[in-house]
Amino acid sequence: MPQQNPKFLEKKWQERWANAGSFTASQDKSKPKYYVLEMFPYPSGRIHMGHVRNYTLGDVLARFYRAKGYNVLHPMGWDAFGLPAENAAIERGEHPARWTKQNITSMRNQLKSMGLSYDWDREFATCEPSYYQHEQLMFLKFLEKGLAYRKESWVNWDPEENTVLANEQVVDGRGWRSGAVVERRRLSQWFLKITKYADDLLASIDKLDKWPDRVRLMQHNWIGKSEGARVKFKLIEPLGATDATPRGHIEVFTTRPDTLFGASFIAVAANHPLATAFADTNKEAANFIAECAKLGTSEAAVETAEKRGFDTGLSVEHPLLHGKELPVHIANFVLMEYGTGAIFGCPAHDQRDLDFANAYNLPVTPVVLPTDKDASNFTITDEAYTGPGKLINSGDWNGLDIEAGKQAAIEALEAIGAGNRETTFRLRDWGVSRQRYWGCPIPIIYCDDCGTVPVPAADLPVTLPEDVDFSTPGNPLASHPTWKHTTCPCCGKAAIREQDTFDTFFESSWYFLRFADPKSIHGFSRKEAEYWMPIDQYIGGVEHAVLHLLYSRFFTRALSEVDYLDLAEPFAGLMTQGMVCHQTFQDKNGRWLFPSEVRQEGKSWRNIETGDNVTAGRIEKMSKSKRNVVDPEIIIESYGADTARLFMLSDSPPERDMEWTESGVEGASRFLKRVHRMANDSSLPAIGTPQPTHGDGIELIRSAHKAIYNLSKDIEGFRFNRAVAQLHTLANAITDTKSTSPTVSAARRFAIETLVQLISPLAPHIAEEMWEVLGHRTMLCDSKWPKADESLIADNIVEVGIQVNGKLRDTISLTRDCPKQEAEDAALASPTILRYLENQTPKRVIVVPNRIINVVV
RNA sequence: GCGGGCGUGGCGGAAUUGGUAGACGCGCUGGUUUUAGGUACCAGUGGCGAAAGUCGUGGGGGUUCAAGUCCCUCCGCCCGCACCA
Repeated sequence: MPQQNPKFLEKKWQERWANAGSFTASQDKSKPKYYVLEMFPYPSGRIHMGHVRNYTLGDVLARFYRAKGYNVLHPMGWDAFGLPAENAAIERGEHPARWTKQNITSMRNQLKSMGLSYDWDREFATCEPSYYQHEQLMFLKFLEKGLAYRKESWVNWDPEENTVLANEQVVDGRGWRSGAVVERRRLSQWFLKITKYADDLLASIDKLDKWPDRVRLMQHNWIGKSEGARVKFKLIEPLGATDATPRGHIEVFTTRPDTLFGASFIAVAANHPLATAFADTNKEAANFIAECAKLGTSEAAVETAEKRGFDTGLSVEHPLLHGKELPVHIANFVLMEYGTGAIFGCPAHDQRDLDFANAYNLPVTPVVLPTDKDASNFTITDEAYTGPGKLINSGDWNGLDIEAGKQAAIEALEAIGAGNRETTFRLRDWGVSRQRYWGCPIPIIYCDDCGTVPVPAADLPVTLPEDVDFSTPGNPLASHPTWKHTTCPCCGKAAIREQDTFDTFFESSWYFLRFADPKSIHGFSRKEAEYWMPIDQYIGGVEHAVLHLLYSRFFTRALSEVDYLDLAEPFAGLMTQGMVCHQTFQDKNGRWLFPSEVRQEGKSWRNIETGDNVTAGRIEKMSKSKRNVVDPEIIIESYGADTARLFMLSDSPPERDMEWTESGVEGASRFLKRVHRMANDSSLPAIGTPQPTHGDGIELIRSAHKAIYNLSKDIEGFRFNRAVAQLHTLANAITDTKSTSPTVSAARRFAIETLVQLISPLAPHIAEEMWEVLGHRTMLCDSKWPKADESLIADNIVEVGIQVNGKLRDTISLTRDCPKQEAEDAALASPTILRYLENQTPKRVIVVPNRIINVVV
């Protein structure tokens, strides 16, 4: 038997597929379509195991549905704008465009070596003007519709990346990528009006039934809808008021207007305008505010416990209780970013308010009585009551439940003009301006006379200048000597270009539409987009659960509003894959070692070079910093892509983390070699030998049909690990069938051909090779998925367990679906069972057909 | 703190949704082939027990003829969100 070199064999089939255009999506729109998409990569230069897992998962589906007769769209491209290119330019003096292009070339080669069934004709990189010009036009259309606007606002400034971050990109007060502590700055920024769709984005989550629940929950929380009321509290002018004394109203947002009678104070955020104004004339307050700002977000965890405040001495009128005054405090637990930046404190029914009230000796009046408590002796001390109940101490509202109380409160406030119903969202508009070079230019011109002027559509694209200098810090577009100078499209006078570029999430918010029609001069045509969309199965990391997925959901809505298409949800199905993990290794100095640097000896590990003992640590997500990485290229080089793919799918279900192990790779490799030997069995009957319908090969035929049935179901349900198990089971059945009679041999050929077909979505190269070895002249990737004969799947004889009082005592063989009485009689005739019965008469016999018989005595 | 998930052999994981726990693989043990190692092949492999048996799905309790699966409770791990008014 020829020893096949996977490298040679895989290249051979990759070339044949490419030459035949096997994976080009068809123009035949009569077939049902299946659009499977993996999140496209940033072209960092090299693929990692996370990519291998991601793209293998997608490729199995693409190949499976293609064989099932679907018109499959399975494209790949490059999310090519972003910071690493600029960093490379700064560090190595290489131009971002050149660097990115080189990376794309090498990563494309790596991906091609995996044998992924992409329609490479649709490939594009988002840094090409032919791509980003369309998003410039989209932006202009958004602008016309009021979906994009510019405003001055506080922004999150990443001092390391010298740019603005969206709220979503700030994690624990630090930049999501740089890890630098984020500063607050006030800048003019472009925003996209994602909040316009907040309600729809939230409500539609319910319809995304093919999304993981946790992602749906994360988006739900992120949008953070709360319904309640805005309440106005009138400030009381104190004696001795000066011009600097704050006047007017404090507006408060509350989700619990029903507890208004329990209000005992007002608290405003440290950066609330009222607090700022007050601090102008009050040094103590200014100190307190400064202290609040210092605590900031970073140490929030430590500071959570303590509620602190500053009594301004000001007070407000209670809108419903005449004569009742509430003191106004500045408090460290009130956030300017949420609601109105001010609250009314109802200590009895909010733990934070209670902690604060207890610390500053403010009154605590319960206004909600739990149903099992008595109003006369119900008090609140350390624990706020937030459960259901009836209102008390609340005038006309007494006796109402909470919901009715809220309605009554809102009506009462509206009647006297002291408040109104209001819904707030945690979701903020999406700030898209970035002070970077390597991004899509924002097509805007600033003219002294005409103001902010959109670049006319005919002048698009606004392209990046190529001669840029990265030696001065800040945005190279701003420091470029000529690029920003232009003329105003309205008046023709000298004007200045917008120098910010878009957040790179802009590109990834519509790339899936471009794939539907990548050569379109309009970005994409409605016809193609509406045929292919929505994406049937989207696959990627859970780290994009909120940002990318939410922005994309917004984009399809916004694009629909400006008439690009008519679609709300871009991703019908979503799968979030788990991480690829590996054991970590450290030498005695604590230095991390690559797995390739260590060798196992018995139970211990040694450094291959030095022979020193190595500590094997936790199994963790592969990361460069801990060096617990395995380079896919080396795996593919030594074992082949089929082995890498098969192992990726073998053990862990896709959504769970998996551990990459040498022995696992070996196992996958061994299995493929074993199957390959089967196909090379020279004693197999000729191609075209009909599959036997009876006789001594029938069991093997049944095994093959069971495998077709089970594996197909497993792939449809993303249970790839079980699908691999089905392959093993069929291979074992083939091995266990020893007879060489003509019928068995014919059955063996059928079983092996079936096995080859079933392997093909998972390990496609070797499957093609075996298919050819078996005598086929057409490629396996063009053949139809085998169909299971369901009449052959169910066994005629079933093994049924017999229990006595719920404990298994014996098993017997029965004909499938035999009458219950027959099963019962057979069970009671079993000598083993009789022994357990000890001459007692069974009280009851429960027969679950084809499964179990339980004798109760 | 709130919300969600998970806990099954030495390991990764199965279990038709309440019906024979441990499919399949890794590892391990023994054997065959081989000068030997590796490969390949055969057999075995949840614990205890010579066996008959018996125990066993994080701990405890419950419902049921029957519980890995449902309910209560406790423990442990992981993830998300967080002074969200």
